[in-house]
Amino acid sequence: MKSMNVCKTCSLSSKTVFGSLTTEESEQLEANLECYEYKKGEIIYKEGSRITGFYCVKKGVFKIYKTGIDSKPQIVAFAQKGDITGYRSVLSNEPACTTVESLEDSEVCYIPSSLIFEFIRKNSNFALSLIQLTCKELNTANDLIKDIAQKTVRERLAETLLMLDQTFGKDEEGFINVNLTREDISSIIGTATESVIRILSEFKTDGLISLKGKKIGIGNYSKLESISNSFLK
Amino acid sequence: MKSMNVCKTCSLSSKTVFGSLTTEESEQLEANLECYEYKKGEIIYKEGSRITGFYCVKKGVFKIYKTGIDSKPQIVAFAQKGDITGYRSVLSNEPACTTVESLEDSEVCYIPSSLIFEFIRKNSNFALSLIQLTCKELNTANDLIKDIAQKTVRERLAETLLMLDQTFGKDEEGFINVNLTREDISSIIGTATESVIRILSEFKTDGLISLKGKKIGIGNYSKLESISNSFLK
DNA sequence: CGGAACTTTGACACGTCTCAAATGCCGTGG
DNA sequence: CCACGGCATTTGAGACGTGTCAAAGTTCCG
Repeated sequence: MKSMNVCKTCSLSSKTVFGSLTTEESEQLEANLECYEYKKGEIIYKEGSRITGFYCVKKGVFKIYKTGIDSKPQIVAFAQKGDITGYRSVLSNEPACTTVESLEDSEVCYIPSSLIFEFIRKNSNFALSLIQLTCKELNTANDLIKDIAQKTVRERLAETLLMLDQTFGKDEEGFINVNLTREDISSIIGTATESVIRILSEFKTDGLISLKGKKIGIGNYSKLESISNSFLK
Repeated sequence: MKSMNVCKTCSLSSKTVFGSLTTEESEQLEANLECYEYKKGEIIYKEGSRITGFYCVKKGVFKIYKTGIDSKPQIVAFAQKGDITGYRSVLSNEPACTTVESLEDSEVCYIPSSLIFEFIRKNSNFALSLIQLTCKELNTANDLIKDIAQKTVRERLAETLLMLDQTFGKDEEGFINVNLTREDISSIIGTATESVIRILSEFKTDGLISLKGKKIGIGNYSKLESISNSFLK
């Protein structure tokens, strides 16, 4: 599944921290990239394994999760085009604390850690970008803690639907453009799969969303927002 | 409450990121520090406010929380001697995402952000230390997400007691050395105060802990660990 | 010593989980 | 291209954990 095509996505994307690199550094990055393809359901790396570089998503979507009680996964984030994963473990030099698995056929670029550390040493803007990236994720994580701890399953589901809609956009038919099972959704929220299904049915009955197979389309944003914020309680 | 005594705690403590500074930089740090005192219950900064520097705890304990539904606080971390708070907002140049409040009479050093950014620019080791600090916290936060989402209140309380014991140690009588109300504990776990009280009573009845006023002492570590990990389920 | 804040206990309602079974969907192989 | 098997989804019933409200008891601090 390895292909040695050079990838310009990473170094050129202003979304990634690599936007802080100088021209020479970008060229150096290009020269040291390795691209890989992953079929749906394949795993880049598992929790506990040693990883030796960053993975920058070129195409597709990945779910990032920790394994909890009874091997039940807890999804803590997603990664799609332009997102980087694996950086936490590389930078803190610890085993991977999450598992990364593709939700569809995907491609990623691998950037060896030696190169990353060289950039950090030489380019303080790059270091600062990395710092800001982790700080942003830290804040997101803290918000999630608050939400999970204080909101009901119903509220969290409403919020999660809005988050998914915003993160992945819509397909031609207006459905959220990501391929998640009901079980995946329950792993985001931290609840039973059946609870997700039941509340989704309610939302549909109330005209808030439309369902077609496993696809979900949001019909009434403001009401979902109200529910997610508990204004209706 | 401001006192201009220079503080050696920050720059000398190997626990903090300031351990990565050179000798000259440490001196520069010392020269620019400002120390403040906070009485029990006082607030360093509130969620949403602009903060202009790091706060390094010299003495005492602070709770760090986000305000959620119905103004209910959600504690996401603590800070005690050698810990730094405020860095996330400073580094990502955003308003504070948490409120920091002292649990006892405390002292902190304030380090202006201009100095921090100068150190980042000049000293890649310092930048790397900061990166690793945020990465570590990010992992902690992700673990917390998994725990809150998947564990019962009972399990989380057991886990929280062990965490508090490890974080704050014991006083002369063997009780956990931190001054938390039952409500504070419920704000860590994300549950009702009454639930905390009820389960604490059970734990006491089962001989796992001892209670004296609001103080809590752990008697049976291994059993609490079992409960927190759901091995007994 | 008094009052406010905190802790404790009880009763009850409700949300959510678990278990079970039926149905629907989809990819694989014949 | 269809049939099959397996996996995902859906629905129902019942049990259990947890939240809410109320009231009494206790501790802490001025």
